[in-house]
Amino acid sequence: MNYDEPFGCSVTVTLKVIGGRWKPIILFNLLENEKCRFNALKRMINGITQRMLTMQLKELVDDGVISREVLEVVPPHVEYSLTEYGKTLTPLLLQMRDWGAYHAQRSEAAAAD
Amino acid sequence: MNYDEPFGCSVTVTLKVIGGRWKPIILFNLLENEKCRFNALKRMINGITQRMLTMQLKELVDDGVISREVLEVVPPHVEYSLTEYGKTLTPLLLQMRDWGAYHAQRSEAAAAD
DNA sequence: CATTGCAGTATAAAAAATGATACTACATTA
DNA sequence: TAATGTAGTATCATTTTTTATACTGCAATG
Repeated sequence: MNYDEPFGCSVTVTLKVIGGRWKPIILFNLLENEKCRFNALKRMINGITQRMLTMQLKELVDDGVISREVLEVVPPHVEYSLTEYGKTLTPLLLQMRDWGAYHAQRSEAAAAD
Repeated sequence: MNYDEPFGCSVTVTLKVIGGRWKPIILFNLLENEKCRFNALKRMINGITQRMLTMQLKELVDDGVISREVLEVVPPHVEYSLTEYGKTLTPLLLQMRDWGAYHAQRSEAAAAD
């Protein structure tokens, strides 16, 4: 998501933060699991590569919606979780999930003709 | 948006329909203006090319969220509008706009240090 | 002693999204 | 008669996103 909003469209701002193929899924897992370590997320999110997970997590951290805590053990553990700010996305994420479920159901029904 | 949802994530389904750089803006204009003709949309949406507008409109029509009506005059007029189904996106679009506005304000405040 | 798990990085390539430009046919306007 | 507006299409180029693959160092496990 590298686009600057054409005329200050707030929707586009939102997409810049949580748009893209993986971010919503990452945020969802953090919504459901509170804290997740890197490899735990990788296992949960089917098909994501390490590189993509790393990149998306970094962007989410930079945007302040998730936090990254390093536990100083050997080997190091890293825990990701939603920040308080990130939690303001909860209703939006739930609504996106609900509309998606609604749409998927409708598409399925249409395909059953 | 060409990705199939990794594990049936509903949020990803939603992104498939309304994700991308232009779709939310197109939908917003149709939310605010009821009916829009092709060139009217092009003028409203700063920076979009004819090609992108054509493509995004076609996808939105295919997904059933907007309708395309051709008025048989010369030269032909084409009117786009949200379908009843598309209107079910209204609360989601408004929430995306609201969170984006909230986030933009926060970013601005942070930049003012 | 070899493998596995930890949390990544580096490099290169492929795929997808987006953009730029020119073009269509017809009718009205200047 | 030339320019403008209608709603696009066609072709090519560029940018962005995503993937694939190999690699790091350290510790515990088998």
